Amino acid sequence: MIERIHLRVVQAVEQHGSLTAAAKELCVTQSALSHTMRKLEDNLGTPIWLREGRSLRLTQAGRYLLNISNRVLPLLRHAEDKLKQIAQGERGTLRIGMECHPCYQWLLKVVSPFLDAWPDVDVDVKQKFQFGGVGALLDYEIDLLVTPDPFYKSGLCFSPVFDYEQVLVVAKHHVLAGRQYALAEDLRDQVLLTYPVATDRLDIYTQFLNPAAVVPKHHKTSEATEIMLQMVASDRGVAALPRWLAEEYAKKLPISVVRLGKDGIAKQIYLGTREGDAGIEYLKAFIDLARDYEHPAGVSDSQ
Amino acid sequence: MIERIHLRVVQAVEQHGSLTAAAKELCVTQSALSHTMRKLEDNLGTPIWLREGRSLRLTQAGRYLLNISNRVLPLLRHAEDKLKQIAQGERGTLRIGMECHPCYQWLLKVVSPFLDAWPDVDVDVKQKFQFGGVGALLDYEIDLLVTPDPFYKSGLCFSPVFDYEQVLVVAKHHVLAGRQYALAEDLRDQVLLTYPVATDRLDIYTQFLNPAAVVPKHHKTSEATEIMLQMVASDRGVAALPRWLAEEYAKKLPISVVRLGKDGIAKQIYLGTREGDAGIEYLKAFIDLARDYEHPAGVSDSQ
DNA sequence: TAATATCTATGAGCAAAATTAATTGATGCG
DNA sequence: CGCATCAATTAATTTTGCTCATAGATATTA
Repeated sequence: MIERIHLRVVQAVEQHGSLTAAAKELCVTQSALSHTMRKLEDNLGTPIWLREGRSLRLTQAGRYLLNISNRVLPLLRHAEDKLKQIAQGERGTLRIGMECHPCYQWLLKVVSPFLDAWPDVDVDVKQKFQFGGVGALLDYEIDLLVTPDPFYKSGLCFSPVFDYEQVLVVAKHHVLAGRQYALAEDLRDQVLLTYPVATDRLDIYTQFLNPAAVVPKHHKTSEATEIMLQMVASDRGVAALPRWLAEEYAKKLPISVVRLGKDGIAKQIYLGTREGDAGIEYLKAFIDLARDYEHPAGVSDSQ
Repeated sequence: MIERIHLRVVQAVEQHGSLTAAAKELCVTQSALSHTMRKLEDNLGTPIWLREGRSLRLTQAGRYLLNISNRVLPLLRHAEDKLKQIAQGERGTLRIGMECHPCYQWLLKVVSPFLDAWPDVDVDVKQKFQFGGVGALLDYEIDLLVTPDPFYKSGLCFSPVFDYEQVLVVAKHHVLAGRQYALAEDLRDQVLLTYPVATDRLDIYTQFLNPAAVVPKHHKTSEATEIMLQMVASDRGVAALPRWLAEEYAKKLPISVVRLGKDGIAKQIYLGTREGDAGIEYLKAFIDLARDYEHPAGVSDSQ
């Protein structure tokens, strides 16, 4: 009923003083505007202007409509700009899903240069998914998944960004501290600290404890890496973390790093995307940035 | 370019889950919406939805457009409601102009029941006019003029709302206090207090001092009635005010009232409107309320 | 697995709506 | 008074938007 053209006419008449001038502005004839506005006035049941001689003066209704015009039109114009930017891949929101708790620190270091390079792209990070990270990707909840477990499925595309070794972190003077490597049996009388996720998503279980049918004395969880490592430092438990992360914290806390098993546990971090999004420039750019990123400890290829 | 229909479709599809359902909601065929939205997508250069099988899933652009829809559509719907209320005279803004300083107190007492009776009508009061009250009326700066000086002119319409007597107010023990009436000469050695307006708009000059060619000793001005009367009470000057107003204040301040001249100065207050506004219900209602209002002192017809 | 139902996209034709051109009447202005 | 300019109006024309019919795709059901 009130259409965009009506708002534009009210605004243009106010700006240029007459219907004729407004018509020129809007690239139509004066007649067209006269007809159009007449129809709106009939529809509303009130004139927008008082016709005084050959000039128009806004009525109360007209003044109100002018207010609406001034509020709505900029919104629409701005929306069009933004949508066209989105169309050209210059603007958007990159929604990143994380399935790798300790990677958060790494992510922050990649996001920072990305935001500088793509000022019109926003970044959202989510960590909870009802149907797992892959589900979130397929459901368009997220656009990029950071995960150690690539799940090859048609429509999705995973690419590795860095390798690392998962290691055991213990207190500096812990009995395992000096060892060349730890065995599953060594954890039988230990308290194990992990992030609060299902055990089948924890490598320490799937690749280390379960194969040897070992269960640690206790299993406690912590959301925050910092807290977890302070617990480790005060010898209240041991934790399994990426080597680069553990070594980072080892500078500040009295902790030691021990290989898990004779050969260690090798891991990779992958970035997953939808194949359909292959054309999105800023997504490609993010993956490139992530792949190029050198770890501060230079551990990314050290294992 | 982005038209109202596009916003409505995006919203309806989100609400009802499919184009077909949205089409039913909007009372058109599915085909119409498909065509319409396709055109917008071509225009923007980006799809609004991803077509997955037979269902639609919003793209980033689509989500953005949905946001805009949720912001803009309620604005427009509300505007239509309001405009139709304005059309039916149920809603509006009554802009009142005052050319009679002391009437302000009276006005407040009329406005109060008016606002109760017309909850959807706002009231604005203005006191300064570049081209006088009549000019403001003709220029649509105001819709109603409160004035003691009706200025009959085609297109305008004045109706009296009450009569009153303009009297001299003096301190209780002033030399004129006991007099039956004052003469112009009595003011020759007095300080005269008035509102800060031109002398040709002050009755005390036009109807009293000027005919007798008398000029008071001093002429001081004050915006506020209360202040002016406190000055009078402390015998720093005399003032000319409506009798009803003076008697109101006489209850609280040590002041006396003296007739101006043998026959007194009779005044009326008029309400002026544009003839073209004769159909506005709430305007008529205001004038009726004003005319019916009885002065607290019952002075309106006492002179 | 075949049949059915349901969804979107598409093309052609048509009706309605918007626009224009031309004109009228009114009103400032020199 | 004559000229220029403005909004409204009428009729003609163009454009748009809508519907119908149908195809293609994909879930659902037997």
